[in-house]
Amino acid sequence: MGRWEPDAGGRLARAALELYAERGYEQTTVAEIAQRAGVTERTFFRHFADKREVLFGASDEVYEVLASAVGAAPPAAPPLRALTAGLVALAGLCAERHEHARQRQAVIVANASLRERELIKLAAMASGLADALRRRGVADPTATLAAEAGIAAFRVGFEQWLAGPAEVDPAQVVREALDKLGGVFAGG
Amino acid sequence: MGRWEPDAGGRLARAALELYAERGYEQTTVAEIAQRAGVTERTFFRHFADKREVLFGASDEVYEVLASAVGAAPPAAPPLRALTAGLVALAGLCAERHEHARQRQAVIVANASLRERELIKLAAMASGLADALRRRGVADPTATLAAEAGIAAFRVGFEQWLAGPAEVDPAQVVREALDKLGGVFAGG
DNA sequence: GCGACTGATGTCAGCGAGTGTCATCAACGT
DNA sequence: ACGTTGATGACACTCGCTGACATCAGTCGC
Repeated sequence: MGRWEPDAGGRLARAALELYAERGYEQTTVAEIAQRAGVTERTFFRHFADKREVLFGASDEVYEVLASAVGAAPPAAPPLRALTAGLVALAGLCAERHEHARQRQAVIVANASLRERELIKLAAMASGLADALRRRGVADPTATLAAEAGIAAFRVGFEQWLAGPAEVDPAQVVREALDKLGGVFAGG
Repeated sequence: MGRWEPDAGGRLARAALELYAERGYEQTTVAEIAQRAGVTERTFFRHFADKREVLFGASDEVYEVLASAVGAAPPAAPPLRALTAGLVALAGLCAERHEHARQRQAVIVANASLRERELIKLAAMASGLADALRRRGVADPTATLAAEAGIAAFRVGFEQWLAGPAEVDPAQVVREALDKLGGVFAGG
C-alpha cells in the first residue's frame, strides 16, 4: 500500500457528483470536494483540469469506441450505415449505467456552464466521427454534416432513453432517432 | 449629454474584440478592457454577465429573426422549407459584415471557452428553431431533430462563407449546405 | 542494505473573474 | 427647490486556478 489511499481521482469524481447532486454545482466549492475525497484542493486540479471536467473524464474512451465502430463497418456500406454503427456502439457503452447516467445528466442540465462543457464534448465527438467517415472515403462537407446530424440524433435518442425505463435498449432508441431524422430529408 | 460618455456597452464590446484579437482572450484582463473603454471593471460586469458574453451580445436579435422567418413561411410548406427560410434569413443578417464576422470568429476559434460559449448560443438557436417548427405543427422528436440538423448545416455553411470572399451571398452557401445534408439521408 | 531517483501529494503565495454593498451625482419630474 | 432615478465608482470579499517548492513512500541500481 502506498503512502496515500489509492484512486484519488476516482474518489474525487464520486465526491464531486455526490455534492453537485446534493446541493448544486455552483453551491459546491472545490475545497469541499477535496475534503470529502480526503485530499487537498491542489490535488483536485492535478487530476482534473477544472471544476467541470470532473464530470467528463470518461470522454476519451468514448472517442475510441466511436471511431473503431465506424471503421469496422463493411467497406461498401454507405455513410449512413457506418454512422449508425458508430452511434449504436456508443449507446451500448451506457446500457448498464442507466441510473448513473440519469443522475449525471440531471446535474448537467441544471447548470449552464456544465451544459457548455457537455456541448463541447459532443462537438469533439462529432469531429472525431467526421474524421472516421473521411477515412472511409466520405468527402467534406458531407462527412462533417453527416457527423453533426448524427450526433444530434444521438443526443435526442439518448435523452429519450434517460427519460424512459432502464430496461430499454439505448441502441434501439438511437436507431429510431436516426430513422426519424432521415424522414425529414427523404419524406419532405 | 449625460454625466459620462454615452454607449459604455458598445465601447466595452469594441475594446474587448480589439484586445482579444491583439493579444488573445486569455492574455486580456477585464481590467484592461474596462480601461480602454474608459470605465471601471465593475461597470464591465454590469453590461455583460462575464468576460465571454461581451462577444455574444447580438444573440437576442438573432433568435427573433429566426423565429419570425420560420413562422412567415407558407402554412402548407413542409418543415424543411420553413427551416430553410429561417436559416436563410439568419444568414442575411451577416451579409454586410463579412470582415467583422471573420475577426470575431477567429477570436472565438482560438479559445476553448469561447467555443463553449458559442456552442451554447447555437444550441439556444436550435431550441428556438424547434419551438418555431412546433408552432407550425411539426411534432417532436422530428422538430428537435430537424432544428439540430439545420443549425449544424448553418454552421458548416457559415464557416465556408467566412473562408471565402466577401461578395458571396451567405444565404446561398447555407442553402447548399442544407442540400448536401439532404443528400446524406435521401441518396444514402 | 544504501543512496539516488521518481512520482504523487502537501503547503503557500498570488492572480484574475465575478459579486455584494454603499456612495456619488447628473438628469428628470413635480 | 427638492426628492427620485439610474448609471457609475469604490472597495472588500469569495472562489477558481496556477506556479514554486517541500515532503516522503516506493523503487531501482549497486
